[in-house]
Amino acid sequence: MSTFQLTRLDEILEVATDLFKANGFMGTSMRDLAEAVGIEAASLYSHVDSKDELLQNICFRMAEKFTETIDRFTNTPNCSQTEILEMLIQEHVRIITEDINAMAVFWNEWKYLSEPAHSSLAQMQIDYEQKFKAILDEGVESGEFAIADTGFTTMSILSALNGLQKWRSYSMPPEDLGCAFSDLFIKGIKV
Amino acid sequence: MSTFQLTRLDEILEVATDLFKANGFMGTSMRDLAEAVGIEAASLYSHVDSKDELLQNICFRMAEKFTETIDRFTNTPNCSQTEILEMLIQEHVRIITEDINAMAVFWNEWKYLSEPAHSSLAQMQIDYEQKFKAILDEGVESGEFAIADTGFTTMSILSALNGLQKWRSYSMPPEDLGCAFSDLFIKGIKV
DNA sequence: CTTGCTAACTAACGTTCGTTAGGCTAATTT
DNA sequence: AAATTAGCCTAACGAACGTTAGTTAGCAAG
Repeated sequence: MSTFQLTRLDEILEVATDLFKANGFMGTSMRDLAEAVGIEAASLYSHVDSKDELLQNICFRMAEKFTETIDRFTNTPNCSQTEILEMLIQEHVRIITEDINAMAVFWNEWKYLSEPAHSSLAQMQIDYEQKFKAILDEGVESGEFAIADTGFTTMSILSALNGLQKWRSYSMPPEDLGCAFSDLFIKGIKV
Repeated sequence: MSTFQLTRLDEILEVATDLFKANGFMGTSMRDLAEAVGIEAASLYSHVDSKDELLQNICFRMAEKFTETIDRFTNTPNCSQTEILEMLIQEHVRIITEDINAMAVFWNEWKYLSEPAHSSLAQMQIDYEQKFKAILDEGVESGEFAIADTGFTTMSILSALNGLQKWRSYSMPPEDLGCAFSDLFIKGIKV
């Protein structure tokens, strides 16, 4: 049975994620990674074809989570756009907080990917933003939202959420962050 | 007269900023930089002591702008906290959009600074966030703001603003972005 | 008992890295 | 006219880089 013996590769990926977050992809050498895993640098190539492949693995895993989620919330019946936006924000935050290190690597290091991975991720990001904006647009059309510029609001919300990966600490349990974000954006600050 | 002859160093700093943004600090070699400037790598050391010094210059210039601004808005008399927050957000955005490349380098690459520059910048960032939060706290005390968690709201607003450096395009003139941000956060989305 | 596989090793490859040393040239200063 | 300086050059240093080649030890299956 080989149902469980991916352990070493998984360990390498996990350690790589930590190092890439702490020191950056370019600032982490295969020798750094090998030492952290406890083997020699050359031995890494028994499990991975290249350094780039490690980054691809980390980034695509994250990107696919976001893609799956936005597709799940696009064209959801029997829900107000307010409810959809609330749920989407909370899911987005959940994905981030569930694996904050992988998110940090994905968000800050994906630009170092080689082609065609780089272009592929760029397109996934554009698609995500476009579908997010479409939800806001529908909310404006249905009269639920008062948004002058849905493109700007989309980018503002996503910037705030994705910025989570740089926060040094949270003032609340991670599972409450999504709700706090949706409250902030939907209600605003004013009393 | 030597009032104007910093030209070459300024050019190097400008080109370095562009390259560091595009390829990252670790992804940019002194040879890359030299080629972009049009000289040999070794010639850079007639103008700069080290690669690290270039990054320090870029990062501290930005950080000091933020520090000066937040200090200017702390303890401002004859203003409501709403007005102060509006002005602060707009100034913060102005600093970013005024030199978007330097902001991107500052925000994404400062972690590669050596000590003591790295610790110094870390402290400046903590101070900025703390003073920003104090403004929200005063707004809550004065009854202007309805904020359950000012720490969370501080980080959310700053994440959204600082995320600007990753936007691929703006749907409005850069000078209008500050106003759009303060409107969004103060009024919220809801109709 | 042998065969074959897995995961590790040592050694080394060619390249690139940040940086230094030392020299040349043209402009500026004395 | 002589001396100094600024700004660039070529050449090279030692270190680190990603990666490859070839080998070995341990273990499971035939």
